[in-house]
Amino acid sequence: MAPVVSEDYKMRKKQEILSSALICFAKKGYQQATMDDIVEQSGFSKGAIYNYFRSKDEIYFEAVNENTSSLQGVVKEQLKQLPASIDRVSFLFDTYLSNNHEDQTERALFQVYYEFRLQSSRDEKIASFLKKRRQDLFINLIRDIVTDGQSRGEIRADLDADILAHTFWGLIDGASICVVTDPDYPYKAALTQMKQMFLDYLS
Amino acid sequence: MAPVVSEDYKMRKKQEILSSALICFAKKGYQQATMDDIVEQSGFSKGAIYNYFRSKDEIYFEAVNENTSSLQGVVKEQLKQLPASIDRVSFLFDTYLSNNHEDQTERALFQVYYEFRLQSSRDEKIASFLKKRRQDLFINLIRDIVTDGQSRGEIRADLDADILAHTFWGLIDGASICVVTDPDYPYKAALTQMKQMFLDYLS
Amino acid sequence: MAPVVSEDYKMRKKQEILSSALICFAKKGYQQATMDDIVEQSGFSKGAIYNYFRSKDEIYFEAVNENTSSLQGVVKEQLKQLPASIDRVSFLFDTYLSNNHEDQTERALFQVYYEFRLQSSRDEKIASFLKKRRQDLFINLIRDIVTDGQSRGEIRADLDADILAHTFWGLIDGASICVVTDPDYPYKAALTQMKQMFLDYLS
Amino acid sequence: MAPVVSEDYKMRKKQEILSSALICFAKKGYQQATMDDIVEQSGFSKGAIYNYFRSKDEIYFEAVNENTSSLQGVVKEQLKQLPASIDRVSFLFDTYLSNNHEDQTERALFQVYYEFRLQSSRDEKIASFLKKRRQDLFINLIRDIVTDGQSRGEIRADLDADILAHTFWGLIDGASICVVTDPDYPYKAALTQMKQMFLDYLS
DNA sequence: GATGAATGAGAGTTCATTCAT
DNA sequence: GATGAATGAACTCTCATTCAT
Repeated sequence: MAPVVSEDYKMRKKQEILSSALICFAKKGYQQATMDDIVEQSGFSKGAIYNYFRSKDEIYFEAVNENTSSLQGVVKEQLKQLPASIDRVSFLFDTYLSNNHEDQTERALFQVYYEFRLQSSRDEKIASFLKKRRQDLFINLIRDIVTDGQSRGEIRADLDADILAHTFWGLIDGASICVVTDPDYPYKAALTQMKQMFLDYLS
Repeated sequence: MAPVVSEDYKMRKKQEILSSALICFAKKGYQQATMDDIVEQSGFSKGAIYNYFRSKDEIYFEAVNENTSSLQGVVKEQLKQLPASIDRVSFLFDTYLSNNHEDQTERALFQVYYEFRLQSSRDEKIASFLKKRRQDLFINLIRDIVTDGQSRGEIRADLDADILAHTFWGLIDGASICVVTDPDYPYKAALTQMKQMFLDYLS
Repeated sequence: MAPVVSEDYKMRKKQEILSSALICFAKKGYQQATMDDIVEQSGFSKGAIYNYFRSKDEIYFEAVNENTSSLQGVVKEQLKQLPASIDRVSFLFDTYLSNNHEDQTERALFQVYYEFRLQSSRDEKIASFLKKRRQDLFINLIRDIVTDGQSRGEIRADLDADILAHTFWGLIDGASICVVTDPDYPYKAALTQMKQMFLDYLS
Repeated sequence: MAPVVSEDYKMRKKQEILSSALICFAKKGYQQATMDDIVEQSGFSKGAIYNYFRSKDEIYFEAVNENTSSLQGVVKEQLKQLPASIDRVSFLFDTYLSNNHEDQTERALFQVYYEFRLQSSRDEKIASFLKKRRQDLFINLIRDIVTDGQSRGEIRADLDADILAHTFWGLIDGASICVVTDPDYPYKAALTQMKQMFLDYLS
């Protein structure tokens, strides 16, 4: 029998649940947020939620990771417009500089994301998922830019592109974790200094 | 009448419980680690633990924070030996470079510490405690070194000492959170690059 | 969407739990009766009980007080049939005289009720609840009858209606507490004497 | 070997513990008062207390009942001075009328006593102890006065002395339980009315 | 004798998940 | 498909009692 509701309809419902769940996880943390919280926040019944997801765990996984890939696509598209490697790196810093951590929702997303990452040391599934994604989407992105820049003489040739990529994301993670854990952290000023250091260092 | 057991005895018991608890928190996270886990890990009875601590929460708080102040004392002592500001900053980087994140206990402490910090956005008590401590022990430390270096012409005068301090700890936090969430993170190489960048930037 | 079970269904479930709880409280006292006792007595699961009540305390409160108001309604209805004040007072005595303290359930209710009242000195919530209810339902009832009787010359005018009301309930409480704490107390005989004394005293 | 400390010394220590315990039981109730409370209140160590009493239960039993017998002696002595039965009954009422229920300690003693009595339905040991004591010290006291008064023509001969005794103590218990559970109960006024009724009824 | 640290069974409560309706 | 009442294992914390010192 053909499904009574379209796949698209189901997808939208899932999205609704996921974004409600994300709000709950942000507000209370994964453990403290209850299915009842998600029920209340989403307006769905408990049974309905369990029709879409097998467990709270699965909701967590999907809620935290639903946006990453699509965001990446947008950024990559914009990077293509920039010919110089330095400009590309600069653009990536600017992308993070434009994050508004005074916005509750945005802060919350970051917080949940870092909590999720800290889980990785206890959950092989999370660990391998994050590791693969980090390599594919984040490390390779910078490494390619750097390698490209080195081949064009824009960037010092004596630097290891891979290490530089890890350093770059270390800076981003550093500024992010600080602002998430301290609302008064001078995120923009500090990240701007990091950008300046990093760009100076490249050439 | 004299107490049956000495204060020192009680202190040692507390330490034992705290380090057992830290292992549990590292293994499972604060929420997932149960008092029964701590009972099993420590060899104490449940009641005994509650003789020393009022709640699991209190154990968490103390387990995470027990070493910070004393460690600080040691570091500050060593800093006094170094006259040049640049050398002092360099020394601080080296301190973190010497952390061995392949050691289970050391990784565990970092992991639990970052989880604790992420709690701060939901727990005003943790937030204000961490904020005060970060300012007193960490931010002021760097700011004073920088201000000193600026007055002696070692460090560029156009840099804001406070922002620099926040940037410095952003780098440390960045490298730390990365290595905690990914055992393959090239911690030493990346932090060495950060150190280089930072020192270049200062002068 | 309509609820899966009716409000009436839920009401009946609550009643079932409350009467099971009352049996437990009577058997062991509030503190000694455990939620597991109530689980066993009622046949409900622990979770189910907590779906209907927030705490053991709430169950206690409602179990002790569920019948009072409705009983009062019945009694007041019957009082209206009696024109003479003396007859009304007499009827109230008779109501208590007809209590069968050899019946387990009835004894249990009284016992739990007096324990509850004794809690009031330690629990402001219980105290104010009981005080208000005693005034509204019990004291005023007698005072109005007495005042009425005085205006019609049935009852001595020199007596303070309010004090008389407190005296009346003192007699009832006295006979009740005695029979609850001693199954051999000659409840009917003693209360009959009290009735006689009281009625003699009125006129 | 002769005891190192005198029996009298031990008695005094026991008294100290008992009166501290009574304060605790009054403040929190038997179940809620902990041995640690009694330790704190009495200044004795836990081990010391367990040297004098076998269990918390035993402390409760003795604390509640320690004063009754000696008080009875005093009252009986005074009754001997009064020749008329009516005067004797009147004196007993006056004894209770002179209780100051605004005094915390006195109220507390009554409260603990009534709580203890309510336990009797669950504890055969308490039940039989109270029953015997009530008969020996309280019921017989009144019955003898009444019988005496009847033989001398002071008191109506058609009244059952035993029932009258139970009625008398019902009045006392009624006024007492009311004032214990409601600090605003007009104890003196109500008990005075009860006295009047009772005395009128006797003759 | 005196002490109070240690014990551990047992308390009230929570909550992810299920499944009869 | 949708609902939310029901489940019960698992949680944190308590406290009367013991016993090594």
